[in-house]
Amino acid sequence: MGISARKQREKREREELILKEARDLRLSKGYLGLTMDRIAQKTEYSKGTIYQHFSCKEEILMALSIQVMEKRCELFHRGALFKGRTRERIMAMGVGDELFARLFPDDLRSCLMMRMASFREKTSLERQIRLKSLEQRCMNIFAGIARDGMAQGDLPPESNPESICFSLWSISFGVYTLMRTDIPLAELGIDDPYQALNQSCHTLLDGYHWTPLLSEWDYEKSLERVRKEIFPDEFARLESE
Amino acid sequence: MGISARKQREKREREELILKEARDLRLSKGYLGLTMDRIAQKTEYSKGTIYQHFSCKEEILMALSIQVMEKRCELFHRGALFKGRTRERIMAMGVGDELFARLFPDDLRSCLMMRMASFREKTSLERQIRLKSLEQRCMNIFAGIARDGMAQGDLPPESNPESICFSLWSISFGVYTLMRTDIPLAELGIDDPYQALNQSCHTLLDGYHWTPLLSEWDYEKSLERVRKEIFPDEFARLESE
DNA sequence: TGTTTTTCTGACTATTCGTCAAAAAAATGA
DNA sequence: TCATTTTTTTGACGAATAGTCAGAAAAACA
Repeated sequence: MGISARKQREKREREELILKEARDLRLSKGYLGLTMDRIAQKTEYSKGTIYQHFSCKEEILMALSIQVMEKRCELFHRGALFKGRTRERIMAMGVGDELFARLFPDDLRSCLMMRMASFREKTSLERQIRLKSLEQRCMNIFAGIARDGMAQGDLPPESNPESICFSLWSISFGVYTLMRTDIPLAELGIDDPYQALNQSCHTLLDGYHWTPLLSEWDYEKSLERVRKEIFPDEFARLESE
Repeated sequence: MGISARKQREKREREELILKEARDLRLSKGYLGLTMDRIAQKTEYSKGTIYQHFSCKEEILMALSIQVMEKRCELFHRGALFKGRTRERIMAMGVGDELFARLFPDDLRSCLMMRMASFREKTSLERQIRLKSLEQRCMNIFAGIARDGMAQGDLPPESNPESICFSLWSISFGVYTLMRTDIPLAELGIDDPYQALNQSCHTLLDGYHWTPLLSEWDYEKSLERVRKEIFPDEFARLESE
């Protein structure tokens, strides 16, 4: 018993080492510089051993995407736990997402690849399902708050929680992706894309009549509370950089 | 003279043939199935000849992205020419973009790759600049209408044209990209992402106080006019599919 | 300590990118 | 027309990388 437990643990640890080195390599050499030989060299295992864990390069990238989504999901989840009005909780989730985007910009970038069918198709069904369910989970946290909002009268009864989620999700995804492209946003007159995103989200929420409206509430104060109560460590880390 | 003119024409034609076959291959076999040998075979030229036109695979994909952006830009441009209120003109541009997304879904998908630094970096500076300037042109058409809007009093004088553009651009980009992923939007409660996008854009525009507001104008009627006056062929084509 | 089972290895094959010397074709000119 | 020069095309080749697998090494077992 003890032996197989140890072996399982060792396997898990090795898997994590592989992912860690792969992540570093992707960071320093980019996707095209990430090769199986290099991963083998860095982990000090042979290529065969790497292939026992991951059937192809795409599988490794998929595993990295899953790690990213897990971390993101966790920040979302913590944001959703904020004690306050439903719209404040949505904002807290947004803050979590922004923190993630600021702290791990390159990880978000690497996920983009898995949006392309050609790459995703090479990965195991198991991981595909895992990633999809994580995305679904994020959406559900969101939609849950929207439903709370309707129950508490913060949202009109005829609202459609899913389409509210979808628009916020789309605009965040769009902003974070465009930001990472080398289009010079500053030259186009966008000095602070995070600020622009934040404002757009408030505009959308006002448009959906999610109360209290921006004009009726001090969301700066809410932001302060979110920082202190929910993400103290992340904010500290961000500021120390 | 005649000879070198003919040769130049032949070169251009060959280049177009290569791009056409590359596009077909990408469509049928995906990015990973698009190889230089296959392109050579399909075009009935040798690999060396292909390499005289394009220094690498990424260069071909970049050239395809540029073609896509040119086509998109043209639809934008036509939309902007709509005779009407400034907000109607913005809507007409949105209609153009939706038409493009519906008519050429796979081309939009292929552009995603060029968002990734790792790929873009392998392409010639010349094409990089060309693509960037096309994106810039799209933004300028947009921002120009926003400035018209301010001049005509349709937008408050303190508006920021660039941030309005950026939010619309981000949400469109986000929706079109997420749509092409195999996340089952229908299961998440999004039956019609185009409709959702359209509504979100109106919400944003209302939020920016771009008059006439959605409630003050019959935009359905405007849409009808845009169809008839600006994009008759594209709509016919869409309906015949 | 010998046997069995599991794990690991890196040489090997296959694929694809990108190059380039030589062949073919086209242009030139007497 | 045909020999010479210039341009274009070709596909065999070298290099890099993905992915495999028979045998070596290590671990577990008895």
